[in-house]
Amino acid sequence: MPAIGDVARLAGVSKSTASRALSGRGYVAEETRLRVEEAAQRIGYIASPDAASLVTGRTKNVGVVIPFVNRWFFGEVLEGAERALLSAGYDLTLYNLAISGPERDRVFDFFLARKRVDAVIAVGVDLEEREVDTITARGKPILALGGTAPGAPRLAIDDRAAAALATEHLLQLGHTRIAHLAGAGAGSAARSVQALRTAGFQDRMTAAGLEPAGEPSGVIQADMSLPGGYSAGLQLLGHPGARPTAVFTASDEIAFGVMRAAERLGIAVPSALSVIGFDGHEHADLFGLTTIEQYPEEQGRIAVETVMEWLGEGTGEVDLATAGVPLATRLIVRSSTTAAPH
Amino acid sequence: MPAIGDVARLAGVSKSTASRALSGRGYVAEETRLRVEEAAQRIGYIASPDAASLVTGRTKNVGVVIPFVNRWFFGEVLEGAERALLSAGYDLTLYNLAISGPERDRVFDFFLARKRVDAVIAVGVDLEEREVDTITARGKPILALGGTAPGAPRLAIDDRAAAALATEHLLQLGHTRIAHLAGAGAGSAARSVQALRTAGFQDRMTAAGLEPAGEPSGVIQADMSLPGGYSAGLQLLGHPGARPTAVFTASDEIAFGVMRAAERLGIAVPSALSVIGFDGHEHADLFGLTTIEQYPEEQGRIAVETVMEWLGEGTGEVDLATAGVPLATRLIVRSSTTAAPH
DNA sequence: ACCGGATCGGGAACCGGTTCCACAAAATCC
DNA sequence: GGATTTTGTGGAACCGGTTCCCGATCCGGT
Repeated sequence: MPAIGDVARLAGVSKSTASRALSGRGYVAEETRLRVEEAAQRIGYIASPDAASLVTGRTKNVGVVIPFVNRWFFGEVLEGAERALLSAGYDLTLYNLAISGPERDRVFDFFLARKRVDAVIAVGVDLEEREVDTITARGKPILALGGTAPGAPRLAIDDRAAAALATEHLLQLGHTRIAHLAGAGAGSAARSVQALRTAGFQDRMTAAGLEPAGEPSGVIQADMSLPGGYSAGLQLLGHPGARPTAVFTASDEIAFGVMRAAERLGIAVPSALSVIGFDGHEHADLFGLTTIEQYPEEQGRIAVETVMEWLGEGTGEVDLATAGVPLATRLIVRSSTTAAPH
Repeated sequence: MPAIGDVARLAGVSKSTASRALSGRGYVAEETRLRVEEAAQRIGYIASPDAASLVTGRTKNVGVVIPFVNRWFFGEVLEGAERALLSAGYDLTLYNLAISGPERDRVFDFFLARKRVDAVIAVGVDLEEREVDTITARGKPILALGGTAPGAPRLAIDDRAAAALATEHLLQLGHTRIAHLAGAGAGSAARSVQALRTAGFQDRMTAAGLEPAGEPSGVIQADMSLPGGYSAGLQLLGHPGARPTAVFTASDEIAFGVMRAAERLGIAVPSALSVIGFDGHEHADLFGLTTIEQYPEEQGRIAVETVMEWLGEGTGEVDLATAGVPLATRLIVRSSTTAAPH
């Protein structure tokens, strides 16, 4: 493996000049630079990033912490972040984080605390203060995308307002018996995404003087997946009590599950049941699902750009995270919602 | 940031002893080891992996090259690999690789060629010889999981036999008009996964003296996704010509799309159309899809274990990649296939 | 009592870059 | 035309670990 010393020798210059020539920092005569570059090319020299980060303290590597890879939303974020990092010349180190447990501690105390990443992007996780501190104490910035991280900048859609909008859509169609399938899991945290969506739903229901409708309950926790929506949907729609005429689900995947459950129970969508989802899943169009769209791939890209800005690698755009501007969402009306039957 | 020298000073030993004590290599008196460890603990010392890899040449980092994150199969592989690497104390650096183009070259020539990874796992990609060489020339092992990599060890299911088994299942049910929705894309390579599955289908059809059935063609290329299967399904099933009574699809996602297309066209599954998929998608059970199961998460884990073995970190298990044993598959019969109508 | 090997610890070189500093030559200024 | 400033280059220190080599102890065996 050729080292920079070999390049220097071949080009007839010193190590320091070779370093300057290749990194572009400091004064180097154009002619010298070319000679060094040619020498590097000739012997197939590739700089060791380890050696460089050892002295500069920069690794050109960003850690991405994510609870699932195989949920549509998270996969999109990951792809968006990866693309953006790659084009900035950065590596992406993936940490697939369990909700909690010893592996989670290990990620924070061992993996992330080392000097291997310049920054951390935490996607859809609710971090504890201690966890945030572990990172920031080492001088590394951390950005929360979606989830919460006490004391760290956060980039997110306005979940509460978006959920309210979805609910409003159903209300305006004349529905009065409306159920909500909330996302289960870490949703215990009061400021979590799940809790905010449920709160937005409640806001509008209360404002309309309505109670969530459905048996055994008008608000049911469901796993954020298609099977999760299916089984919760069976409970809700299969109950012999008075059925809701509309459902607002915390994710499109849950919505697909509900639609499948409705189909199995012979309940027509939308004539007997309106369904509105949340996310803008790539299959929503195909299944005619009305939904609140968000743009996770773009969110991944924006998160990376924000972090690059912090690291001084930015293009000089606005810092959305500290500006506190919520990310984009849009109500997309399709064929799964219609006026309430009378 | 405390360095190992600080730990050594506090413990009253030399740098070298501190290093030995913390890494566990070489002779260190138990009492000394404890003193050093306690000192490290006290000042919150965390070793710099960069410094260590600089001298040892080991990075404890594996690169995973993957074409999609958001396809079920790949997401599962990624999760499996991540978990396995984490528990081995390794980092996973993700390279989301485009099919081809300048970014792809950049990944190989710049990102992977540097000394940042100890090994590369390429998932579901068909690598060119030049690309494999770039990696191996730097002394780094590369493992192909699924896809092909000329000259590199490969870990894969027997796609051809599995596809033949799926076809055989339909034949045994009495079907004679059978179509195949093949995976499109990189499938041009003769030994690619897509090509092998199609070949397995053809094998059995030929053996049974049958031609692939359907208009405009009995073998149609489809994007490996639900929308891809949907639109290919519409073409195949919507054609006024004689319809096939069974379809074998190259992936479960395509199969879901076909089922959706059949539903839209009023074609009952399985009474008017049997569908068999491929993969063992997590939703297959819910939709009653007969399929050839494979176990991508486990495959990711096995790939990691194989690589660990090569890196001398293994647990001493069998080296499946060089042994050439195909990975596990299983035919799971559900309600989407039934006897041919007569 | 003597010897050989196992055990323990320190000094120093080294991994492969970057950067500070010194110095010289060339360009710019008044 | 001398004083500055800018430009270009080399030497050497340094980042934070690991490891080689060497000397010192300690142990059991004879």
